[in-house]
Amino acid sequence: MTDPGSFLHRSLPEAVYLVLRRKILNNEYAAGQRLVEAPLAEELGVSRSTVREALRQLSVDGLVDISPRRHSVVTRMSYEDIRDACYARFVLEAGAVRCITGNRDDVLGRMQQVVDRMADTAADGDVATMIDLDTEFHGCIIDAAGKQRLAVLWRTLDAQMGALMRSSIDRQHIGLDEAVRRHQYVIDVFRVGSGDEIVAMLEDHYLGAVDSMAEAGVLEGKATGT
Amino acid sequence: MTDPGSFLHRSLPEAVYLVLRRKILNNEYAAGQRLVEAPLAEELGVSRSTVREALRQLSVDGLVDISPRRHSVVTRMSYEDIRDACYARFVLEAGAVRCITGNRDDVLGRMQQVVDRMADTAADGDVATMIDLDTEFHGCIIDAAGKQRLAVLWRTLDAQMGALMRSSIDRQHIGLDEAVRRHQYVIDVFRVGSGDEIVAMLEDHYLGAVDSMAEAGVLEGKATGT
DNA sequence: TGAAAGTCGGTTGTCGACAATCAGCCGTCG
DNA sequence: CGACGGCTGATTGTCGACAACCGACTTTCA
Repeated sequence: MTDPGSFLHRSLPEAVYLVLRRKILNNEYAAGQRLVEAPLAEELGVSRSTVREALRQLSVDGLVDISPRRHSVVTRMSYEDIRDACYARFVLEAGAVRCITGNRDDVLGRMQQVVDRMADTAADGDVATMIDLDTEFHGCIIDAAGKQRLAVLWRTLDAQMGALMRSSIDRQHIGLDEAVRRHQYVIDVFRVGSGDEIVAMLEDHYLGAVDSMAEAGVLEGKATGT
Repeated sequence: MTDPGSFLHRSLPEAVYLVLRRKILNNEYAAGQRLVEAPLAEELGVSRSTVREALRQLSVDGLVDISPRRHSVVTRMSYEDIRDACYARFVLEAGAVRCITGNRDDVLGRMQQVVDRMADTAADGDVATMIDLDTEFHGCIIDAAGKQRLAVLWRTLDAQMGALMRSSIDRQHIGLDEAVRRHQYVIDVFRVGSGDEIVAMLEDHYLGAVDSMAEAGVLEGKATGT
């Protein structure tokens, strides 16, 4: 049962939003799946208006596509979309790095802690948690910059990327140990590199990720041989 | 009269959104002004639900603050907010510049056309149009990068900055001729500069603008002597 | 006189009903 | 046999009503 009331929330639409969001991010609702207001409302025990508002919010997050006068669907991202979002995320993060001028020890410590947890998670093969840790890892950098607006934009993009990664893991396992190594490398460069070196490294980190997904045949429109 | 039907639109909420947006951007609704659903609905001849949805959209754009169980208000931005938004806009634009690898003549030509129009507009003292042209000018750069996602994020921020600038012009005239010169300078650097030089110039261009606004006493919380 | 409790107006939250519209199907016609 | 046009079921669009809630004002009591 997915009772919205079981979620801590400030409003009913937000509770519904959280329920639906979780289902999309966990790939219970696959990309392209129809989301019809009335059935969802009945299932969740709320009115259509409430579901409607939740869907609008999901649309803002880019998780749902709403076509006027047509049912909504879980967003299906093309290879171009993914690459664009990935690049935008990189740009924002690079902008954050430029702002971190003072002592980096604090943020480096937090990042190292996350990577340590990543190592444990990789051993368990827990891909979903791994994705959460990736968000947390990069969130350290974003937050250290102290730019609120930058952070909001970044998190929006991150949620969308997370949705994609989650939908990909059902089809193809990504090497978790390799992911841990890549993040450790980020820390290493972050510790000793210049600003430009860090930015270049981040670009590799981001675009390398999306390219490896593309090679694995995860992304539509760029799968090998299509 | 502000009849939503007089706007080209796909849906009623969008029409209402456009009406309210225009009023906010034109500073007919000042920062901090209450936006109550029922009166707006009656004034526009639509139902509260429709106004409600429009307000939600405006909230996404950052033009309206919605507090649960309280009336909405036109967003009042602090100095920190402005600086953050300005920086985020710069970061996105710098990210776009990095993507413009090929022939720059096309985009430079478009930018020059805009600056020429700016010169005419400055002569007329038409500040509102000037702000639109500023959007168009920088939009040339963003669009030239061909990164859809980047462009969407940038335009959202730009709308908010535009709102601020519009609200500022009532209190303090900014030198329009100076604005024309600054944009011409952008083109000049863009034509001959390296990537890094262009980015550095853009940072000056953006942060210089917000700082001059701050000096003019336009921004709350950083006004001289407040 | 001060604070706490009660009351009231204003505003948003939530809902179900009805209207409008679209896609797909089916029948008809060229 | 293909294309056009109307029909129909499904889905969203729009609306007004009622409920819940918040803040401010008033009243009361120590």
